Amino acid sequence: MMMKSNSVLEEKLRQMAVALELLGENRFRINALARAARVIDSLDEEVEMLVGRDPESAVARLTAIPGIGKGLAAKILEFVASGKIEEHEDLVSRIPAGLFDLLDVPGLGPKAVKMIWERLGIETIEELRAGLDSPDFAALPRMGKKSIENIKKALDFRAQSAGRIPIGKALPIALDFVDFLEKQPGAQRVEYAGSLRRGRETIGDIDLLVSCADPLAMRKAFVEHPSVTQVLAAGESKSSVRIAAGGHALQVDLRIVENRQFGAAWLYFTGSKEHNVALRERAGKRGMRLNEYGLFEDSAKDAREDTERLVAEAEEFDIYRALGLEMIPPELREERWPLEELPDKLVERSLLRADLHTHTLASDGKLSIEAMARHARSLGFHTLAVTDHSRSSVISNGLSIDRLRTQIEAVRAADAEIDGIRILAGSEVDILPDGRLDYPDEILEDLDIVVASPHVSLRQSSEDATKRLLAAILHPAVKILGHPTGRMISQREGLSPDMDRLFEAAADTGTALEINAHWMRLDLRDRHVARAVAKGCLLAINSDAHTIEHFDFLEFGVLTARRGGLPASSCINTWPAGKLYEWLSR
DNA sequence: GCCGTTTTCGGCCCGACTGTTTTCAGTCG
Repeated sequence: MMMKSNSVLEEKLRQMAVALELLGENRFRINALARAARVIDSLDEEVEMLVGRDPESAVARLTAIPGIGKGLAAKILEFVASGKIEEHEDLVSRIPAGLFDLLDVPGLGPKAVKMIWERLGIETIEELRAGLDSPDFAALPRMGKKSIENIKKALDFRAQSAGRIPIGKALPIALDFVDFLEKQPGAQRVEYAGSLRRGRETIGDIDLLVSCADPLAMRKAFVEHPSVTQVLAAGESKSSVRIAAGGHALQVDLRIVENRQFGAAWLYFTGSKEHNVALRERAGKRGMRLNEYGLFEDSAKDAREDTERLVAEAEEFDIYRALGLEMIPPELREERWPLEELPDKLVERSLLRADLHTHTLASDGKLSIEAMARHARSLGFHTLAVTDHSRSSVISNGLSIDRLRTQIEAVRAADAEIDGIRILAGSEVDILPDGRLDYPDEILEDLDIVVASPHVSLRQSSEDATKRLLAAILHPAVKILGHPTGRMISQREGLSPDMDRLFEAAADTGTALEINAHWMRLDLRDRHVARAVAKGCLLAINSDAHTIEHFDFLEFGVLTARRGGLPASSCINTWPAGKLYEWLSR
């Protein structure tokens, strides 16, 4: 069975939307297709499973998904049955493949791409670069010197930029900017927004929001920041720049607003786009209008100035309340979560009391058991599990059976020596490609905790991966399935097992599934978390720390967990010590 | 193509900025 059908389907729908855009088709049909693509992408169940479960009622289940109607349900069924969508094949055959790349160039939209394609026959990035200086190009309507210059710069930016960057790299850059802006004279409130605030695993650009006494000076300071390589826009309330930082080229947007409008602006600037649309539609139905300046009575003419008709603006909370909603955390402001029926009592970073997957000098960690434990204690944790690598992980200096026995003794000694935190003797045991574990059962029984993780053979088939991981979940010694798919963000896909079968088995055995908090992993990912929670699984949020700074990564794991709607009660790291030990010894 | 406490037809979120224009189209978020 093909387990990545959603991403394939999403791509096809997206291509259809783009193709129709280039062909100048109906705007709203294009939007509907683009929305459907996003909906499919954020679905937590593969469409094949969704359809296959009960083909009789498949259409009803598909049309129950917001944004999917009869027409798209039929296309999805066609896709599941044949792997293809006829209209997609037809559209793609009419559009040169390179045009999709051209549309990716910042500043080039469908109108411009269509024009240079039809008038000059330009179909690829290379042809665009070569054609930019020709007189024909400058003769196109609305194509002056400045526009051509901007396209050139956009092409250069595209060459340097790696696209979306991992959240772990974006956050420090954003925090540097926040710090910089806070230090400007007259600065009042500075926050980051966008997908960074929503905790997505990768970030396309950094969105910043400022209120201040002197907007002009603030804008000037921003566009003259040392890391800025190009100023894209510098208006009264909105500026955009490109920067080079930490080896990355990326875009940073700054919005300057009145302090009293901060909540409305932060809400708008945090998104997601789909969430904004949903809120604005809701406002409309209730006779109100929502924009980045506030929530207004619909009769307001100029929303920005019409303070008399203002309903709410100051804080996000006020706007949600005025719309008849609870405050929605940024992590849940995504298409996958409807405005009502949101999960409650989400896990929070401050509720974590234990880290159950860490490394020390014994394998590839940088610090001693004692140093790691003292730091964990300073974070308020009652428990730290030391889980160095097993013998097969040669590159990571995995422990032989003898070395593991020595390590267990060392953990016992450290635990006796250090008060205020319990140190568990554990191991991150490799799950071998055939599903066996990397140590014999006898020694596993001597450990307080076993985290079983896949590290090699990450390209095996879905069937083999499913068997492999199921075997680990069903093994009585295994308490946690570590980074279940082994994916590395934008580097390798990792395993693609039948997640539903894993979740059902894990719910049965009470084995916890890990959200590995390292920002290169975040595995399980958000949509898997939602599915696992729905199936009744326990989850763990672990740092996989190799040194004390890595405990900071727990925040990324928490963001991912919250995006998946994980309640604190299902996260074993929040449990009191007694409950956790009882679970470990069951 | 989707959708429905004004609905099964006629709408579809809202605003900022730029560049090339003489009043606005295109792009972006």
